[in-house]
Amino acid sequence: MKKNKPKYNQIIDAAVIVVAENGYHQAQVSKIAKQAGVADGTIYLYFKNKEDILISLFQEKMGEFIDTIRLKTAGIESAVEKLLMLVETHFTLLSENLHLAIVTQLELRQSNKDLRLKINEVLKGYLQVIDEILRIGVEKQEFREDLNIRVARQMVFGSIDEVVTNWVMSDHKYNLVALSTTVHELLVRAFENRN
Amino acid sequence: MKKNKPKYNQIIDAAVIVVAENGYHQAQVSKIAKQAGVADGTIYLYFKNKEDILISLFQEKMGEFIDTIRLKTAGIESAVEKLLMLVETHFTLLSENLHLAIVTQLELRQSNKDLRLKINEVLKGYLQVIDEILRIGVEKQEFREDLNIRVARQMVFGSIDEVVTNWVMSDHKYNLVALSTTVHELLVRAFENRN
Amino acid sequence: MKKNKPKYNQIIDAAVIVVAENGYHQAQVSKIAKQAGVADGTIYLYFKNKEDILISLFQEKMGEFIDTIRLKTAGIESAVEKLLMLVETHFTLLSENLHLAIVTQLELRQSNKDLRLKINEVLKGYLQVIDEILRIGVEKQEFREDLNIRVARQMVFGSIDEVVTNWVMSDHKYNLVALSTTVHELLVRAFENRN
Amino acid sequence: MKKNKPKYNQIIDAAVIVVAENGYHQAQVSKIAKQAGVADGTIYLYFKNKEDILISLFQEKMGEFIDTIRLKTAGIESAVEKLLMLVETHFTLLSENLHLAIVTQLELRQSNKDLRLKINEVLKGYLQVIDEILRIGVEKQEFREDLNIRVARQMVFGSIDEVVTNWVMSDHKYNLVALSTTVHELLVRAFENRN
DNA sequence: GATGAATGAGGATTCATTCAT
DNA sequence: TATGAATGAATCCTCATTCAT
Repeated sequence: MKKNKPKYNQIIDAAVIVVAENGYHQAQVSKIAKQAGVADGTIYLYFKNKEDILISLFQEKMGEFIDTIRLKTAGIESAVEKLLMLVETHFTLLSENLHLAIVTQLELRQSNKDLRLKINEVLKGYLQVIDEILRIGVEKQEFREDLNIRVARQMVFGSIDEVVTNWVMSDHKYNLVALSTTVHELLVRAFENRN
Repeated sequence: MKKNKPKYNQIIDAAVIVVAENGYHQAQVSKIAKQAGVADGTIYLYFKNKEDILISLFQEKMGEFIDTIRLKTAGIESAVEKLLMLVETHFTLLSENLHLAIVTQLELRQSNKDLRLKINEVLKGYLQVIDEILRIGVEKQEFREDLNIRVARQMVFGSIDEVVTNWVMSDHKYNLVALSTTVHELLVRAFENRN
Repeated sequence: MKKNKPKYNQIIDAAVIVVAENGYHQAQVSKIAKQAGVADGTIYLYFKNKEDILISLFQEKMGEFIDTIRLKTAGIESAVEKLLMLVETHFTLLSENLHLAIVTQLELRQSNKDLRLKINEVLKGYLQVIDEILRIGVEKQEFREDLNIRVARQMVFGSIDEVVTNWVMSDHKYNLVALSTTVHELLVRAFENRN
Repeated sequence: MKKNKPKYNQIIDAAVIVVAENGYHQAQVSKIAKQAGVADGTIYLYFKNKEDILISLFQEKMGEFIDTIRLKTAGIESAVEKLLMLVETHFTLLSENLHLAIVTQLELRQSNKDLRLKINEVLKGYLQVIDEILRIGVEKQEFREDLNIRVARQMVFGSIDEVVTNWVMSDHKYNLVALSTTVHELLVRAFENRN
């Protein structure tokens, strides 16, 4: 990803920090530029406008995020195990990057509808991974054959997201990763085949 | 609820409409005043500032919402049945009030962290209702005795919320209430006692 | 003209002074507001944007200008005498209002094409006055019957304008009004009937 | 004229095109550089700053313009004929170079006062040619002996300029050169000796 | 209580110019 | 000579809030 544009990533990384520490509405372009160690105008050599920084931020970071989860779950046979890996990886990646967690769970949700639509585009990739796991689970008869994939996917994403948001808002006082198995177990019970 | 202050409710109802139809960032105080049929300055006789309108809006509307759900679930014995009533009532109330659904699911989430913290205060009442149902379910041995109440509650709220948000964002093309049983069944399976 | 909007005229008069003294490109909205004794935001209660101030300025001032000339020339029979009155009044009005002269002759010409198009709309009223005088002169046989009205009008306006601009750019070192008869005589000689 | 500096003229010619096609305020240095086929920085090897490009443009192009007119009028005896040649040549040269006409009649007038003062310096050469013709006319008794040379010169220049500007602004829909004789005849009538 | 005219702080973006290569 | 990536100063406009009437 734009390997020969070090400033591009420099600015995105600065944006993550500035948005996380100051909040979406206090993340002025000049603050991001300062954090990135470049002039204000330099931002505009790499991004069309302020919104473009935030969209790119989400695309880059969430892109990596999804790639990692896709990779980690790919080698696993069982859908149940895939789902555990997904929850664990999701929680682990955000635990390891508090700034990113704050930005994705709290700050970017304050953005306007246009930005949120772009964000949803990116999230579709993640939802596809969930869908795929659910489909495989049904095929392999790990999950009930009449599982409503769309609702199930919303339950997976909604549950994970709510757990992470609660953790972020509680100032990450407890261990998020430790909740993986609990969340995973509840989801599996919800979906499993009981013949 | 300030019964003798008709303008108070007039302004809140105007705010719901204006925010739903224009979006959070295009909901200027002057627009709300116009919609309410009062002067800009009059707003400040009833509300401390703009944020106070939105907090009050959420408190009033979500208060009614929670009261209704509390009332509806109160007369029911079984936790499983209570949970179904909760999901159904939640979906029904929002289906019947699109403006409110848009405001709570999409627009108010664009507010800043402070407002969102206040919103969470209000939501606590709702989460308590869920917690109570879950506790009763465990007591009655409808749900497994080692159920992690906090995580289960986050799963209930996260799932319901995600389903509603998807419905709102899809321009309410399908019947939300019809999803109640599907969502309920998955949640019950996740929590149930399997002795 | 907007009699009950004293701030409207206050702001326009301030704009004339600020543009004349600082130049078009150094006439910031905040400077105009300060000169008018109002807050920056107040400007936008009376004008759509900065360009609107300048367009309105030109319309109001040039409108009065044209009205005065129309009025002064109306009572005169002879086209030759009308033309003298036009030149004299033009020179007199601008001599008496140096700020306005600077603004119309030098500063507003730096504006962008859109503003200049609007300015030309206003000027059409002036050109019509000239055309009318020329037509009457031809009818009354004071001017040659084959006079090319359009070219003649361009000569009248171009000559007057060039004389005024030279006077403004020379820092009004000499008496502009004193040139009226010279300019008038040359124009009349150019147009007159020599049967 | 820097003969051994091909890029110098390359940049000036590029500036004429860019200013004519984009307008004064949209004629960025980077656009001129691109049109000239050089890097932005290269501009500054040949010109002190952006203003210097425009001044040089005017000096070079208007210099040629004046030289041509001087040359064309030089061989003619009669002042009246010289004046016709001047008008005809002026109209012809601008008709043949629309870009230059747009730049000199419309775009460069949007420049700031400083640039316009420099432009006036260049124009002085042109005004001298006019003055010279008028002086000869008086000497030869073609023109009245009490002709106010300064005012007459302003009338010549103002009239020609106004006619050209009208032609440019009308999108050159009509034949400018065809107006030469009309303009010339009116000017001569204004100035001529009537003993 | 009710009005609405007035206030004024705050920030994204452009583009002429520089200078290390 | 030539390059072009980087710089950073400078300004219009919005809108929540006030307060004289």
